[in-house]
Amino acid sequence: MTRGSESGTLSTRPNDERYDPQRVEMKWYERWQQDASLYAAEPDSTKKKYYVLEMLPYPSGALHMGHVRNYAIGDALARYMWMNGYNVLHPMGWDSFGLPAENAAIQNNTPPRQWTLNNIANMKAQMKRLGFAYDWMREVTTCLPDYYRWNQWFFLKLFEQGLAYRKKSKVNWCPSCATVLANEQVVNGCCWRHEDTVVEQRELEQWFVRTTKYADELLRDLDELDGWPEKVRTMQRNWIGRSEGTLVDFKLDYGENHKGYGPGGSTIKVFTTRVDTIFGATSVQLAPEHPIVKDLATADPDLRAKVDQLISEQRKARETGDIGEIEKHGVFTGRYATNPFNSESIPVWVANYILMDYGTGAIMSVPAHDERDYEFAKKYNLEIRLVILPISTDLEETVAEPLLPYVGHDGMLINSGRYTGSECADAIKAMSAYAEENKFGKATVTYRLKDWGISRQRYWGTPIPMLYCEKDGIVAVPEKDLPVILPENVDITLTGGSPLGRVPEFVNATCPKCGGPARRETDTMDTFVDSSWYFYRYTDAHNDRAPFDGKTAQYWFPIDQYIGGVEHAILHLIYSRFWTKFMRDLGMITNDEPVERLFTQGMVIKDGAKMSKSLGNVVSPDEMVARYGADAARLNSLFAAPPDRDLDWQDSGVEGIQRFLGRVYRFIVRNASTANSAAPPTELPPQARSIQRKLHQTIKRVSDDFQGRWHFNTCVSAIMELVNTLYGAEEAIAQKLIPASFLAEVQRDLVLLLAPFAPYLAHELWEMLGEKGNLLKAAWPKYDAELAKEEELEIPVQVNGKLRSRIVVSADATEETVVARALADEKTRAAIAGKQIVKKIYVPGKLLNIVVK
RNA sequence: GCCGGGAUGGCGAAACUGGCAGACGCAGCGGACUUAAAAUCCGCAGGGCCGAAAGGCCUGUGGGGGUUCGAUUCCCCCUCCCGGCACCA
Repeated sequence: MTRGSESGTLSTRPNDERYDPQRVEMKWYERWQQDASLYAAEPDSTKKKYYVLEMLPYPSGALHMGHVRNYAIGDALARYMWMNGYNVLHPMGWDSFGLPAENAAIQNNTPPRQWTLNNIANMKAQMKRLGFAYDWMREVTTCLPDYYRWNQWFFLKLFEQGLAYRKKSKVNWCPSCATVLANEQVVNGCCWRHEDTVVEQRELEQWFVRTTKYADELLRDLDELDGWPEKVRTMQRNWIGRSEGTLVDFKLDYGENHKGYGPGGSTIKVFTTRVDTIFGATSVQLAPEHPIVKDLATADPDLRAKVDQLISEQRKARETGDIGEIEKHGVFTGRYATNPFNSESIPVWVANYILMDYGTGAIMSVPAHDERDYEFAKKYNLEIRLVILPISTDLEETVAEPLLPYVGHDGMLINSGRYTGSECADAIKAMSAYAEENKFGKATVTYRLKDWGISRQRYWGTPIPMLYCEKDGIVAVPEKDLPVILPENVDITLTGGSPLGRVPEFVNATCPKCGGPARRETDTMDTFVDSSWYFYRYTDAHNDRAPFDGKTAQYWFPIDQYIGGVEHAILHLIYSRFWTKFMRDLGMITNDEPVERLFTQGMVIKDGAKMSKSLGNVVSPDEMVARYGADAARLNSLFAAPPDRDLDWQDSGVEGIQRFLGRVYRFIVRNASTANSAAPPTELPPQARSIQRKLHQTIKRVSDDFQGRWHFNTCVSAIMELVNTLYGAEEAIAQKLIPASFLAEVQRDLVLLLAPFAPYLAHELWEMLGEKGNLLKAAWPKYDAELAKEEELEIPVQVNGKLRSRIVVSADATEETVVARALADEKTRAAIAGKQIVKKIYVPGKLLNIVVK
C-alpha cells in the first residue's frame, strides 16, 4: 500500500482537490509538537471547570483499537467543552508498575524499568500522532519515585490510622521456582513456567488495607452516583454484598473421649439471615477449613483424611470455577452442638458447600427452608423439620403444607416454642434481641467485601515502607526517609524467594527507633494502589512536598466525566472510592466521591470476536493511521457504533470515513475562496434557506448528543447529511444563488462541528477559511430553533393504521386544514371509498390516521 | 441458577416521549467523466406478487400472545447470543 506516497506526489500539483491525510496531519502534528502548553490548564475561578479523564493505560508496548476508541471519546468531549468556554483539564499518564514488565524481563532479558519506559515513549508518540489533546505537562508515570513515594506516604498514613495491618493469608507457591505466583501465573493449577509443577498454597504474613471500614458508606453512596451506569452500581452493590442477619453461638458438646477443646474453642459461631427458622435446625455444618474442624480432626485420623479430601476438592473447584456446581457432600464429625433456643443437641458435620471466607464459616442447617440444606439432608437422611408455614391471601393454601424446601419470607412460625404464631420478620427481630439479652448471639451485618490484600511478592512495584527490627518489631519508615527507592539491576530471572529479598543493600537497614539493624519489607504494593489516587496527582503533578495541594484538587474535583472499560467497574473503581473517602477523612480533600459521571465504552471486536494475537484479528492503530490517517481512524471508531456498545471493526468502514473526509475537504477547497466575512443577508433565497435549515438541525443534533446520550455515531451521520445537502446545492452555488457571506458562515460552522471528531482536518480547513485564531477557542456554533424549523411538512395519511398517502402542508397548518387536504387527496379518497369515517386522529406535524368501518 | 445488555436489510447501524421502519455509512447495481482504469460525481436499492411502464397490492424489526386508531417502542410468555456474579448461609 503506497497510497500515502502516491498522493503525496500528486499533492504537489497546484489546485489539487485530493485530500491527502498524511500531508495535512503531519503539518499540524509538527505545529502542535512545538507548543507543549497547547492544552495546558490552570485553576481559574472566572471559568467553569471541566475535568474529563480517560482511564490511564498500562504501557504494554503499543496502543490497541480499544485505546483509540476510549481516547477518541474523551478527546471529542474535551474539545467540545473547550469550544464551549470551559476550563478543561484533560491529562494522561501511565499505570506502569506490574507483572508484564517482569515477564518481559524474563523473556527478553530487558530490565523492567527500561522495558516500561521504552513502551511509554512509543505509546506517547502514538497518542500524539493520533492528535489527542492532553496536557502533557501533567503526565504521571506511576513507576517513577516522584509518584510512588506518595504511595508510600499514603501507606504510612493508613498504618497510622490503623487502616493498614498484617495478617496471615494464602498465596500461590511454585515449589520449582521457590517463589510466589500471581493468580494469573497459575495455569490449570500449575505454574506458568513449570507446567507439570502443581501450585501449592502457603500462608504468609501480608499487608491488608481495611477497606471494610468504609463498606457501609461505599454501599450507601452508590445511591447518589446517578451519573454512573446502573450496571456498574449493581456490580458494586453485589461485590460489597451487605447482608443483615444474626450470629448465634452453638456450644460444642463434650465428646466421649473429651480431652479439652483445641485452639478453635468450644463455641461454633453461626451466621444466618433466617434466625426465625432456627427451631428447624437439624445439624450444624462447618467449612472444611474451620478451626474447630482442625481441632476435631487432630484427634481423629479418619476424620482428618476425609476433611483433607474435602479441602482439596473445594480448592480445585474454586480454581476451575466449578464451585457451586459440585455435588454437596460431607462427613459427620461424631460430635454434637447445642441449639441455644431449644437446648437441642444436633449433629456437627463438615460439608464441602460451606465456605470459610464468608460469614463465620459455619451454618445451622435448616433443610425445610433452605435449598442447599435440603439437598444435603436428603442425601444423608437428616431430619427435615417444617417450622414456617406460608401465609397466602388464599386461605386454603395457608393451611396446606408447602412444597419443600419453602424459602419464602411471607410465613408464620410453627413448632417454634414461644415464637410459634409469629410472622417471619417479627420473629427475626425478637429472636435476635433474645439472643443478645442472653449473650449467645446478636443481630449483625456481614459483607462479602473483604479487606484489600496489597502485598505482592514481586519486584516491579512500590516498596512497602516498613522495617522489621528484632528489638522494636514492626517499624514504619519515617516520612523524611521517603521514598524507599526500588533498587535497579535486580536479577528477577533467578528463582527462589522474593526478588527484593536477594538484594542485601535493600534488605539491610537501620531501625529508626533503636538504631540497631533492621530488615526491610521486601513485598511491594498491588498496582491498584497506584490507580486509586492518580487522578488527584494530575491536579498538581510536580508537587514534591505532598501528593497534591488540597485547594487545587478542590478546584478540579470531582472528575466531571470518567471514561473507560467496564472491566474496571469493580476493583479499580471501588478502591478509588475508598481512597477518596480515606483522604477526605485525613482532611486532604472535601469531596466524598472521586467521579461524578462514569461512562463505560464497549469493546472493539473484529469478525465477532475479541481481538487477539492467537485469532490473528488484531487491527493495529499504527497501520490505520498510516493507511487512512488519524482522523479517519478516530472518526470511524466513533461512527461505527454507539460508544456504549461493542464495535465490530471493519476496514471498509474506515475507507468510507476517509471518503467522507475527502468530500468535506474538496467542498471547502472549492468554495473557500468565495467566503467573506460580511454578515449574511437576513432574507435568504430558498436554496440558501434550505441549507440554513439543515445546518441548524445539524447543530442541534450534534450539541444535544454531547449533552445527552453520547451517540456520536448519529452525530457523524448528521454531519454527513449536512455535507450531502451542500453537494446537492453545488449547482446553485455555481449559479451564485447562494450568498457568499452565507456560504462562508455554513462552511465555518461545518468545520466547527467537525472539530471534536476530526481535529486535524478541522484545523486545516479552519486555516483555509482564513481564520487566524485557535480553533479550540472558537465558540461552538449556536443553533436557532426558528431557523431549524421546516416550512412545509409532509404528513403521512393512514387509513385504519395503514399508510395510504402523504400530503404536503405548511408547517403551521391547522388540524382542519390537514383533514380537509387529506379528504381531498385522491389516494386517501380511494382508500376510504364506500366506508364510514369513525374517527380522525391527528398528531400535529406528524401524522393523520383516519379510522373507517 | 441470579442480575444486566442485546437480537432490525447482504453488513455496521438509525428511528430519543407509542406516530412514515431501515436515516447515515459499507458492500452491490446502473449512469456520467475517461482511450481505459483509478479517483470523483449522480442515481437505484427490505422481501414477495401484479404490471411493458408509471405505479399498485401484500408482507416485514428473534418467536408467540395482549393493550391501542396505531407497537421496533408498552405488558405477558418463550428462544438464542454477549457480559457479570454464583453453594454468600
